[in-house]
Formats: sequence, C-alpha cells, structure tokens
Amino acid sequence: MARRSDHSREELRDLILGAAEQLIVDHGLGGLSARAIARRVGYTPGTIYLVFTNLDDVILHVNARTLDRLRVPMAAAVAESGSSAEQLRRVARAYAAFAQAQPNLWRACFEHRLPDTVAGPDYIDTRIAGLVALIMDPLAEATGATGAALDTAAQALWSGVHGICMLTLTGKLHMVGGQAVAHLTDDLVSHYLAGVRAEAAPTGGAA
Amino acid sequence: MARRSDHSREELRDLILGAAEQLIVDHGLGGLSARAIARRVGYTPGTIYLVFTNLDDVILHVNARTLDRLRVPMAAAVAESGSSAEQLRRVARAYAAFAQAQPNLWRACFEHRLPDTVAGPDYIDTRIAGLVALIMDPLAEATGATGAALDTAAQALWSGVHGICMLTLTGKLHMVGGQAVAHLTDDLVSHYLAGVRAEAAPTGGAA
DNA sequence: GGGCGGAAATGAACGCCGTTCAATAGCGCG
DNA sequence: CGCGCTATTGAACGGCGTTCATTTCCGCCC
Repeated sequence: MARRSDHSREELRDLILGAAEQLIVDHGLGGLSARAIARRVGYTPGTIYLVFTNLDDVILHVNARTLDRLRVPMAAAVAESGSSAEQLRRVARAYAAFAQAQPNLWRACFEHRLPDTVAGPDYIDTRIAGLVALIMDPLAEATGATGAALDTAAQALWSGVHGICMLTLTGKLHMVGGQAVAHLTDDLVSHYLAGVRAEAAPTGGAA
Repeated sequence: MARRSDHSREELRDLILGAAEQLIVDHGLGGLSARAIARRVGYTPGTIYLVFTNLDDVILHVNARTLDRLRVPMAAAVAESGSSAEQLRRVARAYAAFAQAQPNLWRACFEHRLPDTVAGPDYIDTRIAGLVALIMDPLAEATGATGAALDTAAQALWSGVHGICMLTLTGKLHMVGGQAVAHLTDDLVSHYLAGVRAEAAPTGGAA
C-alpha cells in the first residue's frame, strides 16, 4: 500500500467529491459516510482527511458544485426574452425544476447543518447571493421597487418559491388538492408581483 | 436493578418524550440519541425500545406535540377580530414567531427525514392538515377564491411563509439587507392577497 | 546502482451511535 | 416464604467520524 501519487491531490479531490455526490444522489445526505466514500474511490477513510478537513467540508464542496449547476438554468431563464414578470416566473420554474430533478443534491444544500459553533464558508454564501442577484433586475422592473422595498420583495419572493419546493419535495404540504410545483410557483410569483404593482398605483381607478 | 414499575408505561412514555424534547431544544435534532435520553430519564437505552419502536418514533411523537403547541397561537390569530387579510397576516406572524421562539423544535418537524421506504404516520399528516385548514376560511374571504383556486392559494401562501421562516432561521437568505421575519411575512401575505384580488376584479377601472 | 529522506497512505484505535436480546433482578401472589 | 413472571438491564453487533503512529513507496543524491 501507500501508493504515492496514483492520483494527484487534485485528482483525488475530484474523485472524492464525485463519489460523495453520487452517494448523496443515490441515498440522500444520510447515505453519505467517510467509509462509503473511501470504498467508492478505493482508498481508506483516513485518506479523505488528507484532502478535506472533515465530512462537513466535503459536503460543503459538493453543495458549492450543486449551486453552480443550479445557476445555469436560472441564468438562462433571465437571459431569455419576455416581460420581466415572465422572466421571474421562468426563474422560479427553473429553480423548482432543478429541485425536482436533483432532489437529494438540492436538499443537501439546504438541509445540511453544521455545528452551531462554526459559520458557513464564504464560497457558499457568495454562490447563494449570486443566485438571488439574478432576480434583482427583473424584479426591480416588474415592481418598480427600489432600495429596501426591493430587498424585501426579493427575499419574500425567493423564500416563497423555496418554500414551495421544499414542502412539495418533502411531502409536508398536506392538502386535499396537491398542485404541481410549477403551477404553485407561477401562482405565487404572478400574484405577488400584481400585488406590489397594485400598491404602487394605489386605489381603485385607472392610471 | 430491574425495578418494577417505578413508573407506569404511560409515565415512562412522557418521561422519554420530555427528555427527548429538551435535548432537541438544547442541541437540535443532532443532539438527540437514545443513550442521551436514557441518561436523562435514568434508564438504559434498551428501555426506550419497550415504549417506542425506534428513535424515529420518539421524534415523530415529539413533533406531534410541537405541532399541537404551534396550533394554539395560530388558532388565536384567526379567532381575533379584524379583516380576513389582517387575520392571515396575524396567522403568518404567529407561525413565524413560534419558529423563532422554538427554532429547534420547529425545525425538527420539518427537517426530520425518515427512511425513504417508510411513510410518515397519519397523526402528523392530520395535524399539519389541521393547521393549513385554519387559514382556509379567511383566505376564501380575502380572495374570493373557491375550489381548486383556493387550494392553490392556500398552498402557495402557506409554503411561502414557511420558506421565509426556514431560510431566515437557517441563515441561508443571503442578502445585503436582512429583513425582520414579520416584515417579510406581512409583505408576502399582503401583496399576494392584493394580487389575487386584483386579478379577480380585472383590468384598470373602478368596479 | 544503491541507499536514504520524506511524503503518501494505511489501518488500528477511540468513543460515539441505533438496535437487539439473553440474562437478571425485583415484585406480587399463593 | 418461595415461586413465577415480567420489567429492566447491559453486553453485544455493526457502523459511524476522526486521529495518528506506522508502513510503504517514490525520487533524489551520491
């Protein structure tokens, strides 16, 4: 044993992340373990700790990858032509579609909890902030909001769509008529935007 | 050892649930273990399995308790006088306030994942459905929606408020201006309702 | 070519976990 | 008083994250 550079440190890193990702895809976060990763890559558990500081570190890097992949369809949704409201509906649908297509990876991003004593790393914060940033321009255009009002709208709408995905995915939305996710996000985005606009151009009358 | 009926089965059940709840409150779901519960109640781990089928069973019963407690302020919020829109804003605030006051218990209800092969028990589904049912009447009144449209509105709004609570609590809402939870839920509820109403009484003009 | 320094990888170890179950210890009854 | 019954134990199994002394091999220098 003790092969020297069967794989470079970089290769080993990718190997481990790939194995971890596959384990999460197949069995969820709960199916991930250092020993399972090691088995998959043909090393021993100890080796993982030469490349990552601990399992949380591995998970966070898998999550970073996932957020990068999630960004692609979301960015595309904003890039396409259409009214700002349509763009926002499309982004929400893209988010929901990703969550449905890769439920275990998506959930890993939001269900993984690290010890209360340690803060999440910047490279995760940055990526999430980057996703939220995608909707700011269309949202400003669709609502006419600026400053703090725009921040509020972004947070409310983003959280709302996120909540729809989460509750739908985990089956914790117990209702008689279960609605399709895209239908729910469309409904939330459309009506929320209409509501903000209605407030901007206040009571009753035309113009 | 082997004390006979120091506690009745029923007392033991409550003892275990109380200990489990306190452990979750103090350290989150991750701080819960059969051994920790046993230590707290002065029994051995094996005893827990005489009363509950496994740890998941314990957690689910703690969650049922939590949902019962969550129901109280929510029901009070609907009972108070005020417009239906105000009632809905109050329910949302009550939900958010509970989530903030008991973050670990609230999160346990939604982050606990049982093996994919087994379905959640009815007594959880029933309780969640009961909570959602609280908002149906005011929502019907506030929006004028009925049937499937009402279901859609309930699911969208409920999920939205839930998402705000979850992302705020887990600190995964990465934005420059972090808004207070109550502000966000008020904003979402108000604007969503306004949007649905605006659609019902369609374009521009008065009446 | 031979040997050596240093680094890569191992694998055993620690203390935790959920869960099971034969063995035991104490109560209630005859 | 002693027996049977059952509530409870505690040891055991396999798995977990993590650490680190030990081993194994590579590349370099002589």
